[in-house]
Amino acid sequence: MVVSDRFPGTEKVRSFLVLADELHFGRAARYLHLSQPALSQQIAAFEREIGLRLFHRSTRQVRLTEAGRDLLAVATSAISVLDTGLADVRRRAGAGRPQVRIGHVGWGTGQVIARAARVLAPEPVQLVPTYTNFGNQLNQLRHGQVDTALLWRPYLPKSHGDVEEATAAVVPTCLVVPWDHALAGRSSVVVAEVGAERLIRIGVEDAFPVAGMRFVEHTADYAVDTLAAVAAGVGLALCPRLAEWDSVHRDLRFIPIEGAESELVVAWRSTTDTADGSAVHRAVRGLCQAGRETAAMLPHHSGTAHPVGAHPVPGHPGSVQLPSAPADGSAGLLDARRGEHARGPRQHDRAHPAPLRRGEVLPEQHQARERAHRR
Amino acid sequence: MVVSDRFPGTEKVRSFLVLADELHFGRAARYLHLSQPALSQQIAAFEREIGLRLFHRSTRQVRLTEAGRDLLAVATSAISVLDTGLADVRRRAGAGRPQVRIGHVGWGTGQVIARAARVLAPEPVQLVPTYTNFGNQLNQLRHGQVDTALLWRPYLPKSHGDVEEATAAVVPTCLVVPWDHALAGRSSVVVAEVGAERLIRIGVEDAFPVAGMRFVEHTADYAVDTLAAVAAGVGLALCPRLAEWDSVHRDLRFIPIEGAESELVVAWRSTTDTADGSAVHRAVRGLCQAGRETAAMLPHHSGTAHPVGAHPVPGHPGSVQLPSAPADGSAGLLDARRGEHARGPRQHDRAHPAPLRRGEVLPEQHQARERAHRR
DNA sequence: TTCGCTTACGATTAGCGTAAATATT
DNA sequence: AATATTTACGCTAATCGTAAGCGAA
Repeated sequence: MVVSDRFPGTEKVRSFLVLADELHFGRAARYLHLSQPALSQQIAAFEREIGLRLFHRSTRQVRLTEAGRDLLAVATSAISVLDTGLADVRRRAGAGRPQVRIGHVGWGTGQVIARAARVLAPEPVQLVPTYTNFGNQLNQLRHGQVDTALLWRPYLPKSHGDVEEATAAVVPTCLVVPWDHALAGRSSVVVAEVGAERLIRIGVEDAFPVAGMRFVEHTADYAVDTLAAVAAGVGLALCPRLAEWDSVHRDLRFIPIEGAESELVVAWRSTTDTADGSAVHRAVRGLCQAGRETAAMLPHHSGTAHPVGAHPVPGHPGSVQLPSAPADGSAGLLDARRGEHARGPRQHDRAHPAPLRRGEVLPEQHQARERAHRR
Repeated sequence: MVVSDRFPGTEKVRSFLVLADELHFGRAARYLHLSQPALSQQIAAFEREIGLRLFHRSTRQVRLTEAGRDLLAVATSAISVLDTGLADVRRRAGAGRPQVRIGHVGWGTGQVIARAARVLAPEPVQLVPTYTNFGNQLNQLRHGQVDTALLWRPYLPKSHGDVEEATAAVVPTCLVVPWDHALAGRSSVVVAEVGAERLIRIGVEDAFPVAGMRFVEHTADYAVDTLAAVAAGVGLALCPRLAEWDSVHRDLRFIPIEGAESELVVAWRSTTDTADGSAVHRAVRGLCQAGRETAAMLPHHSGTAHPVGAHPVPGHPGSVQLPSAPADGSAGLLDARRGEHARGPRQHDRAHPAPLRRGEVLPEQHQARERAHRR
C-alpha cells in the first residue's frame, strides 16, 4: 500500500475542516501544528477569499454558520476525492516498480516513510510500509519478511547477526505525561525527575537498561500503545519527540528530557543487494533523508542551547556507533554527542509554537483520533 | 444565479488542467494570465509536491505522462465538486437577501460582477447578473427588468430620461485583430491606423460617431460576438481592454489604441431607492469598487506614460461627465483626461506579461471556449 | 537559426510566530 | 479577572516577471 499524502494547496481547507470539528482555535491550532494566531489568520483569509463567514466567533464560543455547515459537506467530500484519488494515482504509478518492504513501529515513522515516498517518487522504488511491534521488528528483518526496518534506539537493543544499520536522525527523548500531570507545564525535565515516575515498559527486554527506572505493571507491545496508555492514565512513557507527529493526543504533553536522545536507525540485511542504485539502497537513502528532514521540523530542544536538528548521516548508508547504556543510573538514556549536530538541509531557524510545530496531518487521523476525556 | 467563483487554493490544479488540455506552456500561460516561466515553475512545484512527473517535456512537445492522465481525471472531478459546491453554498447563503439585477453585455463585465459579488458577500445583497445586448440594455433598465446596468462607453450613446450613472473604471480601448494580422505584433496603434481597417459594427446606432471609420457588412448584437467575428475573420473590432479577461481567444490580439479609452459605467434608475444602505446602493458601490480593482489588474497602457489604473470614483455614486464624441475624425474615441488617473487600491506596480496578466479563469470558459483555427 | 522550456535573479506578496491588545463571560 | 480571539510586527518562504541559458528540430 502506498503511503497516503495530502493534495497540495489544500492547507486552508484542512484548517477549516479541523476547526469545524474542534470548534476551538487553540486546540485546532495545536492539532494542525500551527500557532493559534496563524490559524486565526488562515481562517480569516479563507473566509475572505470565499466571501462568506464560516464561523461565529465569540471569546467563549466558536460555532459554524449556516454557510459553514454547507461548505463543510462540500469540503469533506472534495478533500476525500483529492486524497484518495492522489493515493490511487500514486499506487498505479508505483505498480511494477521493485518493492521495498519497511518494518516500522510508529512513533513518527509513518511520517518519515511518507516523506521518503515523496522523496523517492521519481525513482523506481515502491515503499511498502509494514507496521509491527518492537518484539518482532528485528526478527521480521532477519527472516526476510521485510527488507528494511526503522528502529528506535535505545528502546530496541543492539542488533546482532547479518544486519547493517545507519542512523537517520537523532531527536530528543521525551517524557509523555497527561495534560494535567504535575510536570505537564514544564518545558524540560532532567533524568532524575523521570526516576521519580512510574513508566510503561516496552515489550522488549532491556529496553531501558538503566538503574533507577521504575515501571508499572502494564507492558506495551506496540509503540502507539504506550501513548494510549499514558492518555488512559496507566503511567508515563518515554518516546522520541518525533512521536508528536503522528500521535496528536490533545491531552498529552511531550516534555524533552535534558540530554536524553533517541536515535532513528535504518536497518537492512547485509546479505541484500545494496549496491548503488539498487532498490534497497534507494530506500535506505530516501529513509535517511526523510528522517533527517522530519527531525529538522521539530522545535528546538528547549532547555539546552544546541539545536536538535538532524544528525549528520552520510548520503551513503553505513554502520554507525550505537549509544551505550551506562550503568550509571543518573545519566541513563543519555547520548552526549551534542555539539556536532548538523542541521537538516532545510532547517527552520524560526522559532516554533510549543509543543507542536506546523506540518501535515492526516484527515483520517483527525477523524479517527481518540476522544478520551480528561481523567 | 450567483456568480461563480473559484475555490481558493486551487491555482496549481487549474494550471495543471489548462496545461493538460493545451499541451503547450506558452498558450496555457497566456490563457492563465501568467508568464510562461511562471507556469513552468508552477507545474514543476506541483509535480514536486505531488511527487510524480505529470508531463513529458521536450523542447518541441509536451504530453501527459500516465500518472498525469490519471491525475487529470481526479483533478477534473474534484475541481468540479469544489466549484459547484461553492456556488451552491453561495446560492444558499444569498437566499433571502434582497436581489439586485444587473444588466451587462460582457467584455469583462462578468469578471467585474464576480468580484463585486465577493466584495459584497458580507453585506445583505444578492447580485443577479442578466446578460443582454447593446440594444436592449438601457431599455431593460428603464422598464425595470434590471435594477442596474454595466454600460460601456462610448459604444453606447448617452442615456436619457431617469437614469443616473457613475463611472466605475476607464480602460484603454483596444483594436482586436487576429493573431496573424499585420498589426498583431504591435504594442499599440494610433487612431489613423484604425481608420485604414474595416470594423465590425455594434448593433446600436451611433455607437462610433466618428468620421473616417469604415465598417463591414456584419453587425454584432452582442459584445462577445464582435470578438468571435474577429476570430472568424469577418473584420476587426474595437473594445475595452477589460474584454481580455473573459475572452481569451488564443488567436486574438488586443492592441491598445493611443489615447483612446473606454469607460465602464454603472447605471440605475433615478427613481429607485439609492439611500445609503439600500440594496441598489450597495450594488452600485460594490460594482464601482470591483470595476476599479479589475481595471487595476490590467497591464499598463503601453505607448503612453500614464498608468491605466482605475478612474477615481467617489465611494458614493453620482453622475459624472461623459466623454463627448468630437466631430474631428482623427481623434475619435479619445478621452483626454489622462494625468489625473488615480491608481486602484491594490495597484500592481510590477510589470506584466504581454498581452494578458495574471488572474482567475473560469474553467467552464476554458472547456467551452472556441477552438477556431487560424485562417 | 529558431522555437520553446528551464534557470537565474530581483522584487513583491503571503504566511508564520511572538507579543500586545481587545472583547466577552 | 480570566480566557480566547484578533491585531501588530518582524521575518522567512513562496511566487511572479524579466532576462539569460540551452537543447532539439
